[in-house]
Amino acid sequence: MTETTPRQRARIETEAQIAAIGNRMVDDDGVDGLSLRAIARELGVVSSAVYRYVKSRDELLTILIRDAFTQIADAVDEALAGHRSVETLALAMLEWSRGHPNRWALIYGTPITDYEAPREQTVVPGTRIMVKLAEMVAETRNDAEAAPESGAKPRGSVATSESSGRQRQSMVAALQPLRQGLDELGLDYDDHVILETITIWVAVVGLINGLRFGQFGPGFDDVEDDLMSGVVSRLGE
Amino acid sequence: MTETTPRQRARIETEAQIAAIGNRMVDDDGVDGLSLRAIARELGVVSSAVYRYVKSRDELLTILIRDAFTQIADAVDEALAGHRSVETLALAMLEWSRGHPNRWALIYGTPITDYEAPREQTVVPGTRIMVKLAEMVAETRNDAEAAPESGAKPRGSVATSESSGRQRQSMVAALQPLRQGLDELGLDYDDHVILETITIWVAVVGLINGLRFGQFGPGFDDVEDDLMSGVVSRLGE
DNA sequence: CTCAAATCAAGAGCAGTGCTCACTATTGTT
DNA sequence: AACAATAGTGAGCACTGCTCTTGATTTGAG
Repeated sequence: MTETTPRQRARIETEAQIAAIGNRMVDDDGVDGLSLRAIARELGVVSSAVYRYVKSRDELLTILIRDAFTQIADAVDEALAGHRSVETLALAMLEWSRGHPNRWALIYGTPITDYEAPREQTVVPGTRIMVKLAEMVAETRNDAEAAPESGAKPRGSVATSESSGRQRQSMVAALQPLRQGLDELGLDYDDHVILETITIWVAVVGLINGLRFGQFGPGFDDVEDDLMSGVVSRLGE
Repeated sequence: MTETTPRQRARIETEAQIAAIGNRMVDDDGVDGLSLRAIARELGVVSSAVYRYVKSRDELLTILIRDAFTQIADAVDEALAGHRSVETLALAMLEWSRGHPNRWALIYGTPITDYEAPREQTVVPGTRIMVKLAEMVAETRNDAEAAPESGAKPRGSVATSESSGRQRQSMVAALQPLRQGLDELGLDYDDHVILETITIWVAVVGLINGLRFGQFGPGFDDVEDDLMSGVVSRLGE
């Protein structure tokens, strides 16, 4: 057992405190409100002291971003444990965004200027939900193939309208980067599943962004969930 | 004819210069790079002097936001004049976002902390595209009703799956705020059109955000248009 | 137990930001 | 020519991230 000296304990304690205060500051005032000097003040310490624990503001940002990705993915997982459906996933994301609007913006809004999230630290937690969605979409598709119950199921309708052949061709290339990303996680889906996944994903994230960022104007506070359900069900036809 | 004195001319000239420099700064370094002091420097004037022309940084922001909304809406209109379709609209937005990523973020990304865009100055230019989209969706629907050519057209499929009745009910309430917004612009559409419009809208904006903000990882530079076409066509089934 | 090494905190300082205020130039009007 | 409106100046306040030197404290090895 690697024993921890009191100093080490104090260190990780302080680091945790800094992250906690930082999270609270983002929650309260957005990412612009995140100030190392203010954190120092709150810790009752001079400003330069916090640089002993975080190398820079950007490093703290990375921690907060990783935290946020993990939190929302956990929340979604928990919700899906109750009822596994795309709607549940979407509503769980929406719910989390409502509780932490500024944290939502931190991960799904405009990236911070001159800050590049180190992919090796953020990719895995940042893709958990989308991967889950792809899984579920793939399952649904398998179910449909195994038991095609209604003629209304849009099987061949993918290749409707003109230019279907060319479309199919170029689609493969267009989906290549995403397929590659899934590959690296050991997943392999066909084009239809990937396109379906990305469509649902951008719609869900787009709707939440619109609501959180006030792009649709006011008056949506009481109908957010219904709107999301409406959009998701429209997508599921 | 109200004649303009040289001084007035110089004034609006300087105002235009400030806006132009501001736009360039946002284009180059994002909204965080917008600095009144830097503008003053570029104008060869002391920093406090610019406050003669803009009351505050926020006021300049409002100007830039209004500009951006107008520009992208103009670009979309121009594209639609060539070929009127949802895909054209989506691709035009995507194209504009590619040319002005930071301006895109300014209007469709995370809102600026402690800044509230004065609605009376931004609502009209900010809703032009969405209104156009609603128009087009409504037209398509009318066409489908006037000439129902294929049985594949999803007429009754709106009320599929369980809970259709309740769904329909709550949908009306959920769409109420949007309907109200359209009402104020003298437009009146039924629930189906509104839901369809918002679904397409959030998907298109969501996809562009994902691409611009790098949320899907790298490797999409050459396939953006195809991806958008794929998503839009998937939505149009 | 002592003493050097590692760690931590302090405080001053640099360069940058938005914004205000008192003051001086310049310009336009009567 | 005198007066008022406008334009520009420069100092200053409060804030930010970050660095560097100096001093205090804890740690572990001899």
